[in-house]
Amino acid sequence: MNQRYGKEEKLKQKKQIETLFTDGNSLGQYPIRLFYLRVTSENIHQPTRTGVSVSKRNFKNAVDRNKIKRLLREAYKKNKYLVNDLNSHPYWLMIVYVGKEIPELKPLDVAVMKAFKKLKKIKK
RNA sequence: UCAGCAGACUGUCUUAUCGCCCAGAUUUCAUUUUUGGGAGGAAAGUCCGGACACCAUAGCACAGUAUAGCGGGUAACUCCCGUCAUUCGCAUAUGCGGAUAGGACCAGUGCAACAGAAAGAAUGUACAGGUUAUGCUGUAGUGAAACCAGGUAAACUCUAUACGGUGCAACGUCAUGUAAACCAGCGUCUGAGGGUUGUGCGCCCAAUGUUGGAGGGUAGGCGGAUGGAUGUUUUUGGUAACAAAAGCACUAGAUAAAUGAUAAGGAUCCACUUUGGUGGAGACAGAAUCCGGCUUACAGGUCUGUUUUUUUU
Repeated sequence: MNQRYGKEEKLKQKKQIETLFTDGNSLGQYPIRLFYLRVTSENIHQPTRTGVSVSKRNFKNAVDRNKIKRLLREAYKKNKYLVNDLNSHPYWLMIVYVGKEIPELKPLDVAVMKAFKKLKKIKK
């Protein structure tokens, strides 16, 4: 199973992120919230891009935010197979952590999996 | 031997699997394979000082702000070192450790508790001297200080020294589409109005013609950008901070932002214990242009100094 998460699979450009937040939809699966957007035809040859985010309001220290983002990436890596075969159409995704406490990997893993399954159901 | 305080150093290790960022090598149509490197003592707060970059809206004068024993170090500093004075604590013959907004009040202005008649455009009371008498002189009394006297400048002020502003989202450069709104030189006219750091001077902008160049804003790529006031060892100079010379080393460069996750084991500490083990804990905190400081946070461990308690001599 491919569990790589390289540069070309990260959502990086500011413009793309703004578009995702303004035009995209979202679904909640506590303690995360998933923003998603079906990409337009001009970007159809690119892979699915995913970003992670943690609010500065809930976690003041940069160390904690980094920790959570790393855990989110780890959870994404394990569950990415669920979104990669999504009608073979690329998506832009943003996983936002909305919890108030530093999580463990396992519940986060489950949450991401459930969120991706929900997404899959919606698309069908 | 126990505990406290101060300072310095350190601040979990190994293996396996799955991954991330950078650089090199290899190979290919894409790419693959492989080697090496990958957070801190504070990376933090952004409080000082620089390097670097741009801007006459940048200059000059006044104003303003900062610093303040003396000597030295440094690229520079509100930093560091030495030393003097004052002062606090411990000792008390010498000493040890800490603190100090420690220049100037015979340039001027102001302020001053209590006591005292009076702290100054004042001259009381008592006594004595002197005088025709008053003015005058001395003494007493209050107080730190009573006349051509002092104290106070975290009071104005004066003196000396320094200080333009904005910050790498600086700035340079590449290139796609849009559009003629751009920039530079020269000529002509108006010099009204606007801009600037508080004020004045100065400076800049603004109209039009012409010549030349390609330029501007937005998003993106690249440079800036990591080899440097670098680290370390030795020698020399110096009380020291530090400097010089020689040798060796290369030590993160991301950009919605890498340095991680899982499993097993070993040290360390804590609790329980059937002495076999079992369970738990590891602080403060994450580079963002780069350096020198300061300040603040910090579990545990090591070392040094100092004080106290207990035991033995």
